[in-house]
This record gives sequence, structure tokens and C-alpha cells, in this order.
Amino acid sequence: LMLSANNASAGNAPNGMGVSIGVGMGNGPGGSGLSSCSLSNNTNNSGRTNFTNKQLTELEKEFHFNRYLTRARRIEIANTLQLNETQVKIWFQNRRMKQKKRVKEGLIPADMLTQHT
Amino acid sequence: VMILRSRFLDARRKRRNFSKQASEILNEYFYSHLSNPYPSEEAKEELARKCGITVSQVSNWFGNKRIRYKKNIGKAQEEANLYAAKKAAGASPYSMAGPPSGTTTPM
DNA sequence: GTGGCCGATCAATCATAGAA
DNA sequence: CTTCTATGATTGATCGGCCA
Repeated sequence: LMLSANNASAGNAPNGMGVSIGVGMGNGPGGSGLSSCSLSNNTNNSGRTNFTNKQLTELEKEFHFNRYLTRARRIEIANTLQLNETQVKIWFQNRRMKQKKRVKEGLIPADMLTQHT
Repeated sequence: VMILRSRFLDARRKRRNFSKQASEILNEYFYSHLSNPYPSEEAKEELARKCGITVSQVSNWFGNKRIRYKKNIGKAQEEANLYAAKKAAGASPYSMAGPPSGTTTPM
């Protein structure tokens, strides 16, 4: 399976830390009871979604096919995996950043974009 | 829990703590810039060199430090403020002494 | 105006190193 | 050796800025 490296990258500054609170969040789970396994999305107590293995696998597969999504494709995937379009969109953005990080520091597959094993 | 540890392959498994000196350098910077603990890309690169770690690791360190510092405030955290008191920002006329190497190269 | 992307950051969590 | 805490890394999601 793939390799894993580490890192993150640097940053510059907004400013003033202190009171950053205000996590506005936007959408709550919609008020569901509990999150176990079956139906409903399993978001944590916080607003973080816990993607299932299956979802991650599918997203990863799609990512290797195309690093960018078209609107149509996004909708399709969101539907298949039972996620929001936004979640799929964000996942791809984060995934792209992650790959860039890997390429930047770790030596990752030189050309994977043009994709050829 | 079959709910996998798909994260098994995560690199978190083999983690090595940074050297005592690296932590010293990072903390020194952090407490010297408490009002704005967000080093620029260039500053991060320099810190990374001095500490012998990657820029990403410097970013991770600051990210963790900011959050964890904030989660305390009022604790012994201010004690660590000694860092700032000791070496203060930019130029400490008096003692540049302190711990280890005097790699005090502001900017 | 609107929407996606990028870059940095946050916040919670994982997994381990190290101290007690 | 076991338990608990400190700490580095990962990641879903947010924020501001930019651009088509």
C-alpha cells in the first residue's frame, strides 16, 4: 500500500491569537440522537465526521483517477458515499494539500499525475 | 472496533521526540513572540535548520504549542514565560547566557 | 456577485516516548 | 514492568485571499 510520510507546512500569520474561539460551525448534525453505526452520518460529539473505511477507500480511488472533481462527479460520489458535496470537496482539497506536502519533502513518486504505473 | 485503525500506516507510530536543544530553541521563539506566535515561512525555515528538523515539523510544533498553551493559560505556562523573560525578544543587552549554544540569531 | 482552490490554522484524536 | 502524562503527527473542517 502506499507510503506514508509526515509533515505539514508552514505558515504565516493571521494575528493575534487569544480569542479565536467562535467556532461558528455551520451545520450541526441536524440533531440526531446518537451515532453508532447504522444510519445517519457519524459525526463526533464535535463537528468532526468520521469517515468510514469504505468512504476513504473510495475517495482515495477516485483521487488517483482524478485529482480534481467536476461538479457532476462530486455529486455522484457524495451520493454514493452518503456524504455532502462539501465534505467531498473538502476531502479532495485536503488530499491535494497532503500530496503536495509529501512531494515537497518526502520523495514521493515523481510522476503520478500523468499516472503510469 | 473493528473500526479500524486504518491509521496503522500512519507515521505517528514511529515518532521521536525532538532534542532538548531543539525544544529550547522552539520554546524560546514561542515565548519571545507570544503576542504573535506565528513564524513566517522564512522564520520556520531558519528554526528548522537550527533544530535539525523539517519545516513541517516546525509547523506541527507551533500548531500544537499554540493550542496547548491556550488550553492552559494560568498554569505553569506562565512559568515557562521565563523563556521570554530570560531572553526576551530581539536583543537582550544583559545576558544572552542561558542554556546551550548561543545560537541567538534574531533575524 | 458566486464558487472553487490554495495556504495556513484549528481542534480533536491517535500512538508512542518518557517520566513516575 | 505498568500507569500516566507529554508530545509529535494526522485530519476533517474553518478562515482569509485570490482568481476565473
